[in-house]
Amino acid sequence: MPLARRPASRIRVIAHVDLDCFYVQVEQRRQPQLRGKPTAVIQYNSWKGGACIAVGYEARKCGVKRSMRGDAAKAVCPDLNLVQVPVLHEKADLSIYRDAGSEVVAVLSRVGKCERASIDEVYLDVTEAAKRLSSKDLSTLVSEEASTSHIVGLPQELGTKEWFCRPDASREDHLLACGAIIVADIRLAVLAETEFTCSAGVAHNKMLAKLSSGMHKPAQQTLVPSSAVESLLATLPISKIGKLGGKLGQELEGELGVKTVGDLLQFSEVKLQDMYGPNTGTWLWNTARGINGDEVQDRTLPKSHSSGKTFPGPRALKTLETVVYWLKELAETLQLRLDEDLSQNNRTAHLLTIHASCHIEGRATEAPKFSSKSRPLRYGVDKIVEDSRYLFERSLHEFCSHQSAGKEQSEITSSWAVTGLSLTASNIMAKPMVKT
DNA sequence: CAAGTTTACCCT
DNA sequence: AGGGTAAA
Repeated sequence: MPLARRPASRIRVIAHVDLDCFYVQVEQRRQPQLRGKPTAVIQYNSWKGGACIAVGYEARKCGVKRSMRGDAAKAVCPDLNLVQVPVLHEKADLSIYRDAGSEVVAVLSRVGKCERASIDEVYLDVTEAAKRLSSKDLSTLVSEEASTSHIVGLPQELGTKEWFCRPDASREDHLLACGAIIVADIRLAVLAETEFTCSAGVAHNKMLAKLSSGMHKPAQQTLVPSSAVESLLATLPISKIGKLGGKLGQELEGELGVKTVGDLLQFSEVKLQDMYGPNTGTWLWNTARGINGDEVQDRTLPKSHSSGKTFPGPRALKTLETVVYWLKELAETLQLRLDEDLSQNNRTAHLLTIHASCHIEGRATEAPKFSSKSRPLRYGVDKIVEDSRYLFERSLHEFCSHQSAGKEQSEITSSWAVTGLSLTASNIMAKPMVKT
């Protein structure tokens, strides 16, 4: 839960930019003959034709869904073009999508502070740019793209451009209009310079920006004026709000009967704090009112790199040799990314963490996670393998002896199977200049 | 037997 | 530091 800090009173203009079915767009740029055709991206997996991880809009129209197996997708949409995610070291390699996302961030960052929220989503704070625009005559500045913006709760007799330029607008609405013009223009720049379309939400905070970016897709943008917030939230299912899509949202429904964000309004801040803790309680109380003070963080680079793989069912790893083999594969890909981070951003990671999901004595269980001690990760693949192997053996041994006290050592070591492995490099810091 | 791979962040 | 949740 984000820190439930009191929101700053200062008016902000925040955009949430979401690349439309991003992996598909990346593949369509690489293979232009796929443009306009039903296309989905699948992760390499020979079992039932792989798993769809991104589905283009033409393919969605004929019923293809994310998380379908490739075979099932082909069945509902025989003309479907399936593109495989590249494979490196026997693993899905997402680097082309990551790099494509970086291209987009490079364009967006020209108009404001950027926070990379995921591989295909960016928060953008355009407050300063909007203020600069606000003293000008908007009527000549509303581009074609800006005038196609959707405005939540727009009175029917008013068009978007009229709403933007109306002389009696509040300062809040006027700044939002300025922000929307800026966002529309930068979205066109993204298209011109990267060939990618994106959708955006523009509002006074991150929560509302995120909520609105998905309202009109693809390649469109949506504004949320403050005046529209109350009725927008009144009937909105809580699961649509970030962080309420999971367990917390279920608890809210089960314990308070809350189905919509509006239903939350009846509970006092103290009551919500009482039930869900001071932080979450205040956050919920604010969320019900469309209030959110989270700042857009100035961060375009990731805080960690990880490389992992699952080994479902019969493919579970049963010997130390295979575990070490896969640790090496994971270490290779991790090292490539660490090298790239060093050469491009002058950063080095200082913590290595291994996570193994295991079956022990036939029962599914999570093995404990272990980390190396703040050792700078610049020793190369062999060192990463050596460290992670040591950590794995140590944690497995401790876990087994705890689980099966009294058993013979040989019995213990023959009864585990690894169903998932991942290596994470974190504590990434700028490397001090080397003296020459 | 089987959606997989990443990333971030809260709680204790 | 480690466990857990959530999201795309």
